[in-house]
Amino acid sequence: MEYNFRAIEQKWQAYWNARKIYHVTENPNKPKYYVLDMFPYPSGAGLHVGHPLGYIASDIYTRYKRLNGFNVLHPMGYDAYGLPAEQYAIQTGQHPALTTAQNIRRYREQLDKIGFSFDWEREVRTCDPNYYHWTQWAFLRMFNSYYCYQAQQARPIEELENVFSLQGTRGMNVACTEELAFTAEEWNVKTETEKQNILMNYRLAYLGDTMVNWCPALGTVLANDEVINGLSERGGYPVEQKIMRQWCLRISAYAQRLLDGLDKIDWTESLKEIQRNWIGRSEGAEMQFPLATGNGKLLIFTTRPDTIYGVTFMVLAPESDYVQLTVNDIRRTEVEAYLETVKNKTERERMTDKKISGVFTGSYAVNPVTGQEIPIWISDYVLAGYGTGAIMAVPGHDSRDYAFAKHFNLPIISVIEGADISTESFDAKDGIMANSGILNGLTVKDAIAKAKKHVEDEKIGRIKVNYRLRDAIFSRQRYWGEPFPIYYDADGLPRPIPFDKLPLELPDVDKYLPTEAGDPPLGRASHWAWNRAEGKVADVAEIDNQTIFPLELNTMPGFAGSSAYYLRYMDAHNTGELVSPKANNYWRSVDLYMGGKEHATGHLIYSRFWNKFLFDIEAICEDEPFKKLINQGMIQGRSNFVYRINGENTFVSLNLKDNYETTPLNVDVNIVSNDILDLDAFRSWNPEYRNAEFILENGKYICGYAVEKMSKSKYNVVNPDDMIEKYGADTLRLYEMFLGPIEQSKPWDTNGIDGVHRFLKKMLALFYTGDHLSLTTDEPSAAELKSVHKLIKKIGYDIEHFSFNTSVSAFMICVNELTALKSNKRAILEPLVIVIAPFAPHLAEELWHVMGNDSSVCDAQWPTFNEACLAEATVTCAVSFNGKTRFAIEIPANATTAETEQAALAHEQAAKWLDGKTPRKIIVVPNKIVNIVI
RNA sequence: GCCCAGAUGGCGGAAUUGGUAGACGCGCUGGUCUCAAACACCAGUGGAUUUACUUCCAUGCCGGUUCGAUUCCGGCUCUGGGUACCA
Repeated sequence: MEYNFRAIEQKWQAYWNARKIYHVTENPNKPKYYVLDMFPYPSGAGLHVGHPLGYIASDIYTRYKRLNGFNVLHPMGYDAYGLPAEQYAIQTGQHPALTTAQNIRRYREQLDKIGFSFDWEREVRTCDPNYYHWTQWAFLRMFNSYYCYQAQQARPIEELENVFSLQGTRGMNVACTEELAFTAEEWNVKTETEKQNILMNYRLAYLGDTMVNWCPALGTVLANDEVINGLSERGGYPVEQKIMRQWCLRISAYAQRLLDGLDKIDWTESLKEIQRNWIGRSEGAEMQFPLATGNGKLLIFTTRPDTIYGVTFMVLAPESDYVQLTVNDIRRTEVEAYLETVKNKTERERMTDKKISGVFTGSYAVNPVTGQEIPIWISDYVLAGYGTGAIMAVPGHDSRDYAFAKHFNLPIISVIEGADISTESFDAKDGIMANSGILNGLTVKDAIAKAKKHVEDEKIGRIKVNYRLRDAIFSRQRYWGEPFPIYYDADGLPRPIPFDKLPLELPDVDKYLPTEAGDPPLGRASHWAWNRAEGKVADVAEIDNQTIFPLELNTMPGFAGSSAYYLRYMDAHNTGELVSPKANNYWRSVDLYMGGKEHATGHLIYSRFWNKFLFDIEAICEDEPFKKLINQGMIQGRSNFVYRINGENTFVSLNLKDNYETTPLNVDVNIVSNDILDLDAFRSWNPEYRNAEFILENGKYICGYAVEKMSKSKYNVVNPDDMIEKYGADTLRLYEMFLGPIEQSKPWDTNGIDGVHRFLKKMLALFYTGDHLSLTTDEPSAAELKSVHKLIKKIGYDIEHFSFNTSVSAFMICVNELTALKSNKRAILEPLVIVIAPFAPHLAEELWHVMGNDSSVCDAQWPTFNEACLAEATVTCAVSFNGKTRFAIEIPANATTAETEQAALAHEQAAKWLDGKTPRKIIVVPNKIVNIVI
């Protein structure tokens, strides 16, 4: 029987579609399970063979869970807003919506061919107004909220206004940009504008002047996770630091909860570690250093209050507000010159340039513990954005301070006994304190505790926890994103669009570039003002400061739309709310999330934050969005090279290339098989090589190879469509899983795919003799039962443990055994079909129907295995004890003669070696005793 | 620099967590089929040693615990990832 995978796959895909077999609804009688993939950004290049890896794994898990009686939600959609479509629009003038729709169509075609069990009726697209309605809604809810540290949750902003009018800021413990202090009386006499500006200091979505990553080439600001080594993640353009007025999300308010939540979720340790580091909790003390002259004081943060006696100077960040407070008139020229040079450095220059620089302010501060006067310096090694933007420098025990002190000849003293600081600082947190007044004789650990207490007792500061996590910058000066539902009133104050007027739809523009005035592209939209009286979008030309007001021109960043999409799938068509309580209470949260590790500090943090906020406002019922998370590894490309002799059109085979002066050239991997080049295909691949000559080894041209990123320019892209055309989707699915552990990154190598393809053919062959169905209802033999029960147990165990590669191996072994046994019994083949259905659903469905079933194999019942069938026929050789009998070796009834002899041998040996001792275990291997455990 | 993960044949990788190391697949070698090739099927395939039975050596390196270590502990060396003047 021929394996006609094309016909089989088309037939059953049509069957599944027609019957909507993958559509799910809430069913209280069945346990739910939610399996989610990270939805793709539909790029113009389409899918390559690496993209579906995670989707295949999650699809297998989905199908497995379904066969085990779960009601599984397994949706898919598109992260449709993004820079590439907009960059393309700038070049071609084509509307990004059009490009995006085209790309989505292509993605869908490719995905459909692989045979996924997605419920497409729940599809979402982030650029769809019915979808971003809820992105805008969530933003407004954040705008209307502040964060209360006391209650550990977000609360309505009206509550805060209320408190201000009754008691001012007294006793407040809330998240804010800047600590403010005022009384109720002071608040009550403030103007509306003043009040609004103060409230902005507390809103969870706020407009603030912050240091941003500005990328001139992209014409937009970027979030911290979108900047890698001082270059933009997209395109690799330089990024500068500058202060801009931007929308921000007060994610820092959730730092502690984001950290604590990690202990409650089942993610890999390495991923949790990345998030922990990104959040960057550090415990320490905030201390006040009064200025030697005047009544000013500097606030600093330190994790080493124990080294207070070793402080010999202070350093301010160049951008710090303290600079103006401390700079001395005599030093002003030098200081300003220094600030200017720092300002002109890009982020990247500041990072790569490790040269020590700084300037003395001319002022002194007083050490609050020793009373000593110490100089105040400015240097760019201190960051404005962390702590208070100022530090106490302890050169003896901090390597950065040490380098600075050496460079500027500042005193360095040791406060830890026996620490050698002649050539470098002693940074370690161990040793006994010395030269440290009240701390002398204590260990560093005890000294930290005592110093903290002293700081609190003497009221020179307070114990403080600092986080590295910064608020997320939420504005982008771009077109292709969600518009902010915000307009600016006559006083220039940002005001929310009423909830019932959402969604605020993205307008068309004539060009996707900033305006002449430097406004973002939305500045070009003629209908982009707000008619407050009528509650709708109006024409910019009509703005009269009475009823028609300008709308916000920025758009939201990529992570806005991806932060809550998993909730929308639960109730994708609801026009009245993000998700109904009914749907949310049933599906709750994602049980298994499959996706790339590269989102660890971006999407996966934002989503958790967004989810916790929605939880706080009681829009949803779970505090964490993703219970379990698996990171599939990346599939890299495996490039092939040919070696061209310099200046000639002659190519040398790999192992002979060292005899010549050659240049390696990437060659299309699709014309190379097992590293052997197809010479004719090579000649016709590129006209330049039409007359190419070759120097062969053993009559073959062997190519070199390297593992690189899969990309067009390296000619190493393998398209899933081509694989499906040649081998079928089931083979592709099986092979992608067989490649290696799901979490590991590995290169794609098409060699080897025949290996798994063969086993699908072999499986099909079990059902037929020639072209005739040969299925029988005979009683299976013990060997057959053992083979198939072993498989049921193994595949079940492996899927639960996400070990898909070993599942495939187990399947192959079983098929081989059954082939050898010429097994054609229904009782054997039926469970085989069911357990392979998650991996190769098309062939399984075909065989399921061949066996005479009317229903879909997707609705089958996962078979149970029988331990009795798995009993080993070899010597199990248990040793038992009961007082007098020192040991006995038990042999199963069905042991062969050889095995019996072997057991006797073991018995004899054991008797000799034991000599009265009690053995714990005897390990017997064929023909010899390996070990006796005493 | 700091944090995390990993290192097993020619290659991808197994080893149900302390008990026959190298499952399964690729590749390679030999054979069957074929005029021939491809496909398919059968056999072999870590290294050394031996005619053979056998024996010895092998899980990055050095040491330790154990009757027994790829697995546990200590110290190195590489490789990959995260982060980076975070005070």
